[in-house]
Amino acid sequence: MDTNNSDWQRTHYSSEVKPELDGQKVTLLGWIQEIRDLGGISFIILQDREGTVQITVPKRKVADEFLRKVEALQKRFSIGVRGIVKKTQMTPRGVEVIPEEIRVFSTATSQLPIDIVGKVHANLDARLDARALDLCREENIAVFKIQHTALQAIREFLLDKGFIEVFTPRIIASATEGGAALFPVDYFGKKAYLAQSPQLYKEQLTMSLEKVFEAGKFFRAEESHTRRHLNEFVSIDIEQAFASAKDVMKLLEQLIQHTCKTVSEKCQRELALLNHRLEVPTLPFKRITYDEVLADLKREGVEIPWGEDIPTPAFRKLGRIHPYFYFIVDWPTKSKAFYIKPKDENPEICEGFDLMWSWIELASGGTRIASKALLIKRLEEKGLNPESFKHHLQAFDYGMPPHAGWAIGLERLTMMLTGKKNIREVTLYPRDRFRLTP
RNA sequence: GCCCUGGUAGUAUAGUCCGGUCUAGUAUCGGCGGCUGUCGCCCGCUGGACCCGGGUUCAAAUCCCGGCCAGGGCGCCA
Repeated sequence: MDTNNSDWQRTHYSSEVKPELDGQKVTLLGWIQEIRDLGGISFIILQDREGTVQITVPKRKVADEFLRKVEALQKRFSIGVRGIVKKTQMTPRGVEVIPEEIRVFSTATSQLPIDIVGKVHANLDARLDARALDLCREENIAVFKIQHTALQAIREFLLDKGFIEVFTPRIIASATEGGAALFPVDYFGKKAYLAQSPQLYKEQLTMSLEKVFEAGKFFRAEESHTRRHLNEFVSIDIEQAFASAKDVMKLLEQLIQHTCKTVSEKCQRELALLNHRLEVPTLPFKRITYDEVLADLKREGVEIPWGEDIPTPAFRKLGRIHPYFYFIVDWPTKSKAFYIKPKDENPEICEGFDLMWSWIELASGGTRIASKALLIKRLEEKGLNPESFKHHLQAFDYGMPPHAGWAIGLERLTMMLTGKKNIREVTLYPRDRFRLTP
């Protein structure tokens, strides 16, 4: 065993080994995905982050010592291979590598907990129990490369539009925002909580940095048991000074289009591997009012009293009518958070919106209240105590600009981009009501 | 938290309805052996399982009760 590779630098990733390199010496580092030993000849599939390449060992032509080393190899051994690239008609990729030297960096147990080549597909629960190994499967590497590409595209887009990336606290003092339950933590003997959203902080930042965004983990202590909820998730939040819901909705749909376009261009191999066709949406997205939603649902035989939230089965029906992206606007004020601005001409409805993808809520946002008096009124109407918000309210004494923003769930976006139906599939180490490990 | 369905080798499943040749089948996987062009390699041998606890019965993987766990759905999710 060779426990370090300091004198061996990788010259190529597997995907870079091409027929044009015929005759050239390469150094490859990675893992054994599969071995097919035919007796006189052995085929080793070497996997790295970028794909796989075949290492071909003609056993009768190699030295005994080298042969013994090859015979001892097993699936998932971490190895280095130094050898000569050979152009060939006999592999799907048109190349193979004839090894001259092999180093074993690390071994693996012979009986793996899940099949990594996809012959017998393990259930999600078994896969999550062996997540480190599960993530080695090419399908999972594809999922997380797509997520990475999407996040890069989003950053690029927002930076280009003049947004400044910020970091707000994850540990907060007050649990009085209402709504979602918070996880308590002990903060030097004081009671504190894990943040459920950067909402109040990002609003305050519009009076200094004007246009901000944050991509970060947030926590909700809800006992949800669905395919689209996690207790720890990534939220991409923006907030913009001197802007309204209309402005940030435009920004959001452009960002979605840009992200889909970038992923469909840069991740063709990954999308093909996942057998997923990603459509780049055309703009603008449909804007459907809450009243229109109720009317759509009524035609489907579902009657919802005005002002009520839309239950999940109704959203599913709605998703069948509007199968792709659409906004729902003009929500009843009472169904949205206290900081969403009621319409001036009709305070019963508000300037909040949801971005839907079929039946799933991808993002939500709106124009925020910039008036301290109105915000206090709304807090009271929601049964919240303005005293608990005094630090936030104080910001409104120093020139809070009109502002608007939204938050999009990165995992839900990734589900859309990859075609995965369970949010746990697109989360490296998911945390849900029943899973705290690994 | 509620409802439905399920829990059988490392993994994925058959068997369960209707209890008894089930000594629990198959695939994949692991081990051993053979094989020079595989790419779901092939062939032979071999290893490995009825979630836990209680009950019914001559007899339980199979029926009943409780627990735990999982999948789906609902609720919750400013």
